[in-house]
Amino acid sequence: MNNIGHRLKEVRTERGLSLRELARMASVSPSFLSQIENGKSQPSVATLYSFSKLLGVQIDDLFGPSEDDDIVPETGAQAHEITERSDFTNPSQVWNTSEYTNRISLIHPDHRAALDMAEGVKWQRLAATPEAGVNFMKISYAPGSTSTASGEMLTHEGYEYGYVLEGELEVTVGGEVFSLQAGQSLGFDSSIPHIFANRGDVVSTGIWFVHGVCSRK
Amino acid sequence: MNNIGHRLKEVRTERGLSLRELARMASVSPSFLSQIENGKSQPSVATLYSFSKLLGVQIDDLFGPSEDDDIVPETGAQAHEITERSDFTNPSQVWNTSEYTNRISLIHPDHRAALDMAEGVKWQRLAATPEAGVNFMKISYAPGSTSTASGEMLTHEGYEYGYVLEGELEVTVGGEVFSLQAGQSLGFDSSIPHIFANRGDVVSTGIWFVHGVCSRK
DNA sequence: CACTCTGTTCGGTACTAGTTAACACCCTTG
DNA sequence: CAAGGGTGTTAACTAGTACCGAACAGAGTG
Repeated sequence: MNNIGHRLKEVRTERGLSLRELARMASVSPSFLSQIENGKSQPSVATLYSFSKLLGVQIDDLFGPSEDDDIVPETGAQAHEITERSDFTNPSQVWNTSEYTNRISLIHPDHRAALDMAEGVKWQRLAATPEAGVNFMKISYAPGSTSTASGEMLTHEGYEYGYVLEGELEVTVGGEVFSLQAGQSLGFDSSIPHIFANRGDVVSTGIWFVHGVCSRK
Repeated sequence: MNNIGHRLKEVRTERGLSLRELARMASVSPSFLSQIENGKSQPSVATLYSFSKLLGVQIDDLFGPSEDDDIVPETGAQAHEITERSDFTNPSQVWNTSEYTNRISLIHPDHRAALDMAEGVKWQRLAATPEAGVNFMKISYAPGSTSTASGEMLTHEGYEYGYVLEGELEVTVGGEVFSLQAGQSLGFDSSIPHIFANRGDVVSTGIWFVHGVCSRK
């Protein structure tokens, strides 16, 4: 956090300015500027702002090199599927009553239970817990596929959360249409009519979480 | 110059965060945040920095009027993080009750609220819904990091579900230790003492879903 | 030598960042 | 209805620090 002083000195010398010069421009005392640069004191936002303007630098640039993490394409994890289709109204009940041996469910990609929900639409269960009305799954939409074959919107109790892994997924919730890219996420009240579609030309996958009425403790 | 408070409020509400929530994340008092937003006080650089990270906004964006629009063509998604740590007992309450403008929350990778939970451990919220005790997030464990600095196991009500995106994550639940690779997933009762650690030498990320006792409706 | 530039350090003070109240308001719940 | 959650706002106070002036050590000049 003191690198702000370090960065400040760096930029100042880059500009060929002396400490006193910059201090005068910013109307602070040279001593104070020195203290700042050496991490012995911290400027107020106002003086920091002055510095950034005087040096022609983004304030954020004074906080040191910004490091960011993120997202690596995910290597495809394939799974075995059970090709089965079911009529359902509430997705949170699809796998519901799972027999669980212990209170921990750990599933390898090769051993996920799977469902074909519609043409090109697959659901793979990611965990089986004793919780009722809760589903944690990986979904996959082939290009051109839609969550309901008929194209009608679905409504059910509970909430739904999603994170797009790859591809693009068009989400229609209520009146609104969003296009989710990899890395984007959403959450919404499932009682709002909704439907998903893959309008792109590559398969779209995501991590989805659906839970219905919360089963009381 | 007080527009910094104005902008702050603007961005905060955009993110669907309540004043108290943001205050808690930045570990300042709600009253102080209110004073800042109303131009009656000014934050220190440190707290300003926290805000910018928590809200996923450039510090400079907090000064001027919001003139910028979507940057983000295709450059891969990066997320902003914070430098903040919070005491918590139940992870499902960290971001809890957010004031939500509509019933749909859609979040871009660049705009995720984030928390540093422990050394090298980051949580990024993936959706803000009115649901209490529900958290949908992306977690990231730096090599060598552990979910609790002290190394003690956590216990809280509710259930927890996870999917590993990249890297390797060692999961200890109850007496058992598992090593999750990319693509593997799990679910378990959070009342079982648990702890996570990244024993590998690359960062480990995953999609996590934690919900406490399901409340209401 | 005196003079001028560089940046640094030591005390001190005036100010303010941040706190803990208590406040008013709106919703739900019982 | 009151009780209890949520929301944001304000007042009074204090501990800390942002910032100053002065006095410092060098390094060039001439």
